[in-house]
Amino acid sequence: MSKIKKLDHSFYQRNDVLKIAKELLGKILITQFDGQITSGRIVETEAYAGETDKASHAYKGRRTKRTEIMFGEGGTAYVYLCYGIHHLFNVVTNKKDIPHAVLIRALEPLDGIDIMLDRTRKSKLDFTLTRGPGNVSKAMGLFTHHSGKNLLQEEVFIVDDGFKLNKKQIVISKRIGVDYAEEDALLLYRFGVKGNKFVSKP
DNA sequence: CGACCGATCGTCT
DNA sequence: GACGATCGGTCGA
Repeated sequence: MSKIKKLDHSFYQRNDVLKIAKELLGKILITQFDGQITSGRIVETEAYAGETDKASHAYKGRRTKRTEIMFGEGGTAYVYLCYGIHHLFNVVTNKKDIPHAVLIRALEPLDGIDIMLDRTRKSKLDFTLTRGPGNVSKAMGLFTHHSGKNLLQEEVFIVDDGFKLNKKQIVISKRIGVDYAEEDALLLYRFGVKGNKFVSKP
């Protein structure tokens, strides 16, 4: 049995958002509130490189009430509503005033699968439960009111249980749904676990 | 204050 | 492959 440890500032506040996005693969995202515990292993992520990234909400340093969260210290949650329907969960990284973030796009469910099925109104476990960022947030019970939450606390956090992936198990590609970002839409900022059923297709 | 649109998903053809 | 759902964020007037 490997030792389980919660990721902390020394993980989140590093300067390299691509490295963090890659290293988040294989880690376990846990939520516990309302007496319900759910967890899943992260199998797909995307990096958003802040002020210089046309796909990022913080491009050109745009600060608003919503994006302000990304300008805070690494190690907090950034959750926002997309298309008026889907809540998307991101991990803020880097130091204060550097608005980097990693979008969690897919999980492999571990604990509390019955709770996830209940939240998503599904009857059985299949790859649609936690594939895609909207589904991940729904299954984990994450909403916009969790935005700004500190990931070092007990409600929403990520742990390393010693699970390891080697380079050959990681696929790198361009991000999904960011065609409006022109040349930045081509950046290879998306990371997935090769062959995992919960990773989006393209 | 009004208009436009998005880091998506599920359903239909 | 195409499209509708659905609403807060953002920006311009």
